[in-house]
Amino acid sequence: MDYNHRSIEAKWQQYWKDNDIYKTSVDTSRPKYYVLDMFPYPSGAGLHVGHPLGYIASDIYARYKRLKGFNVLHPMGYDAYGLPAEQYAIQTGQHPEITTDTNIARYRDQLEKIGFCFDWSREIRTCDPEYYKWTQWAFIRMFESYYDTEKGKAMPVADLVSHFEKHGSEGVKAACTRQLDFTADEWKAMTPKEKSDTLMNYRLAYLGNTMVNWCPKLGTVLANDEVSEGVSLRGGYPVEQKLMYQWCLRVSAYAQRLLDDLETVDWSDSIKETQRNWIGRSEGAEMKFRIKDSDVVLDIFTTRADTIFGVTFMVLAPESKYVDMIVTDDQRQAVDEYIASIKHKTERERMIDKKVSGVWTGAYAINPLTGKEIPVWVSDYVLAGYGTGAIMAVPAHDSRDYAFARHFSLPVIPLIEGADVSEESFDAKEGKMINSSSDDFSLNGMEVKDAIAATKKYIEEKGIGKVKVNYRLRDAIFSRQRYWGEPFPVYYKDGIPQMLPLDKLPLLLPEVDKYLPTESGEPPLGRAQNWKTDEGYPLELNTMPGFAGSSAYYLRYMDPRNSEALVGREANEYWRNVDLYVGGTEHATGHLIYSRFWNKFLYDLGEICSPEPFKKLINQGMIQGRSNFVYRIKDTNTFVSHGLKDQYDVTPIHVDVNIVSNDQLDLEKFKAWRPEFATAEFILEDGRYICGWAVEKMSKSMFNVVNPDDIVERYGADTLRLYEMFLGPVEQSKPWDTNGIDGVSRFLKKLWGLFYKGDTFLVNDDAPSAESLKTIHKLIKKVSADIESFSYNTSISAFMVCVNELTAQKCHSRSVLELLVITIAPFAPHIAEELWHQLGNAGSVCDAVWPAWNEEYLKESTVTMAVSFNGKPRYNIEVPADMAPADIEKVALGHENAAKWIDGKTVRKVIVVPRKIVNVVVG
RNA sequence: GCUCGAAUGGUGGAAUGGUAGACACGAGGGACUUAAAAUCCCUUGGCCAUUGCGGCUGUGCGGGUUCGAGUCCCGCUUCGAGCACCA
Repeated sequence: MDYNHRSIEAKWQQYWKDNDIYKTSVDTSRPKYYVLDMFPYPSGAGLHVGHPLGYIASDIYARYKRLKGFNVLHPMGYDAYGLPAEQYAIQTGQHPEITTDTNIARYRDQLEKIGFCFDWSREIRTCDPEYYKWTQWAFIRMFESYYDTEKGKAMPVADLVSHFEKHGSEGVKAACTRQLDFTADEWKAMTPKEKSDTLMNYRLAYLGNTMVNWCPKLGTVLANDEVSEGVSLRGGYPVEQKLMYQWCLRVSAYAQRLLDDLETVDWSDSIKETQRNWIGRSEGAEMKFRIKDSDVVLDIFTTRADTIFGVTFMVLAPESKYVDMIVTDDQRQAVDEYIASIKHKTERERMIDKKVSGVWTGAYAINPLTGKEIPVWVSDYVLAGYGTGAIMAVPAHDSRDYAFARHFSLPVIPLIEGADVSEESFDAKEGKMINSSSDDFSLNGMEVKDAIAATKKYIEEKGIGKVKVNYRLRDAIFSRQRYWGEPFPVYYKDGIPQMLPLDKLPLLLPEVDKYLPTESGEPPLGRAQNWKTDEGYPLELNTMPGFAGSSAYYLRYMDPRNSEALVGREANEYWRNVDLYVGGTEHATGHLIYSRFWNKFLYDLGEICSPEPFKKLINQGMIQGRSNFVYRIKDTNTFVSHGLKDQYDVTPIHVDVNIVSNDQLDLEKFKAWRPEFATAEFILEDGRYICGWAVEKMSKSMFNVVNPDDIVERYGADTLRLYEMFLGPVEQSKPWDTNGIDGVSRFLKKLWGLFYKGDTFLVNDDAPSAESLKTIHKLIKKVSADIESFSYNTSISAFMVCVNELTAQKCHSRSVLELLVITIAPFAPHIAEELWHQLGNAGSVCDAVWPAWNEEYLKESTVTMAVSFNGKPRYNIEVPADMAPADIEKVALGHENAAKWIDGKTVRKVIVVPRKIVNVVVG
């Protein structure tokens, strides 16, 4: 009986399905382990060979944990809302749901063929009303909450309202869009609309008039993480800044907790660092600068309070509301013109244009420490969105201020001893302060660090400023002008937004005739008939963004069919959070921030029991494509082999990797590939056409896409799984190269060969030899350690060595082979299941027990040690494994070769590292 | 510019401070075969010697610590990732 992957894999996949082998339920008698993959967006192209990499890695871990006695939760689902299905709908009129369903079916089929141990009974899709009901529910709960900065958690808005009724805004400690100041009486006198607007300032889900990233080409706003360098991440279309009234989530309120709790999770340093950068905490001071002959006071934020004596001018962002308040009549026209010139530039143009520009407002501010008058300018190098949109400029110690000062010939005052500011600013935070004193305050002679602290203390005492922490993290814009997303559970009564009652959820996505905006520019939901409440109030036309559905899906898997709650208490307290999360780094500043925020919010409400969603995170690397090239001689239809191409003037052309084997082109297939190549001629080397190659993104246009279905069909799922892991460390990006796959394919045949030679079943009940026991226990020890550290590639090597050794030892002992089968089961589950049954076992190998290795079998009676002279290994000695160092030294120097290497010199020192090496120092 | 990570044969990659290159691919040679496929055996970092079975050299570059460094420290170079007029 030969190894036939097709029949074996089909047979056991059916068996797993028929017997619900991977179905999981709460079982308090066993410890839990939750292994999760980032769920995919089911695209029309299906899976390519790179997608399953992370799934295979997590599947191995899940299977291993199960063998170790854990109750493992390992679910899968689909992030089903998304732009491609909607864009396809716009073009073809096909409902995105149909596209999505088709794609999901394809994904499911592809995933099942690889033999994952997913509990499919827990499958979820974000576009399923039973699922998005809970997305809408969470939104309502955020709307009804504010962030109490004193308690450090979300609290009901109702509490805030009762505070307003008693005390007005006084004593309110809440995260807000801007500081408001009103009395209880003023609150009571507000109209319902005014009250609503006031509360929006505090709600965690709020309607805000904010600068948004508007992408005209996509016809929607985008979150900050969906934009990079002024263009949309999806499609690469230009993005402009636009003031819009949008739903937002007050993620910024959680900035400090999101930062602090990074310490508690087991994630890679690089991804933690990425999140830290994204949150962008900076500690500094907010200071007040009074405007001369005016009541206006400018608030500025600085991390360099120590440089206050070097402020020679101030700069406002063009969008700053102060500009209009302080500009003098003489300068008004110039300022207006400048602001207009900035406004018509896109964000991208502003970023590319590094030219210094700006205009004086005509106003002067008063330095609160020196009383000196300094001019106030407007320039686009100051951003409205960060800090207060106003800065104090210290040209001597800030390169941007320096460039500005030089351009407009403003004074530069050096503040640090020895700093040469004739050519450039001195930005480093080190050195001794000079030129920094007023009547009652001096920093001269202090180190920068001490000067910062001293200044902060002084300004707080004098009431001219306060210590302040700023975050780069912005609130998340939560509205999308799209069809294919979760509808907001919101309606408008007299223009005031209201939440639907919870018993009306889910609010179903309505049908529309077209998936485009309406003629009047409303989002697609504006086309829906009867898009209003039973009472006739109009419903919100925006839908939620992609990250809404993915922010809490890991909680839903714990209890996916619960109709009373997102997750039931019992299920949540058992499964708690994700022990191992596997996915790509591209979600570092999107999904992984949003779901941490969402999780913390639900934790504050007491709905869930863990403050962090993902305990350990593994970021699998990207599988890149390996493209092949042929070289056409210019203006001919002749192709020259890679090794000879330098002798001609050639154009490299991508060629389908599927008609190339080991970089050798199949000439007949190439001629048949495209009509224009039918008459192609070739210049060969050694009778072959060798293609060039390069590592590129895997994509259709590069003709380097490899489909896992083809690999499974030809080599089998087990081979695919092993090979993907064998390619290299999971966390590392690497190109897919089908060339090497024969190696693991051969390995599985050799493994099979331990059980069958032809039709003869070789397994016997003989006692295993000491040698075989050592081989198998060495393997168990190595693989156990490897799985725990996700070094799967070295495990595969260990299996290869083990099978080779057992074959050489002619070991067919049942007890040894059984251990081997269990050990390999997480990696190659199909063949392991088959062999498990061949060995006469009942039930699934999934329910076997992971073997413990026995050190006794690994002990060696003698060991080989290298003897080095001055660090250079010269000869080996065999010594008993437990020999004392002093005796090893004697053996080493007693060796016949010793004299040759001592060579008349004195032995100065001998270092013996037992079981490893003897180094003799001579000279 | 700041932060983080990486650099090892023709290729993918192994090496708790202890004989660098495990394992696999590819390549070369051989066996079996009418032939091919499959399978098996040998060689395979470089240089020199190969009827002296061995020598030298070698982990991006330059230093250092150490009996001993791919591994640790200092200073570079290159590549990758993240952040970026963030005050």
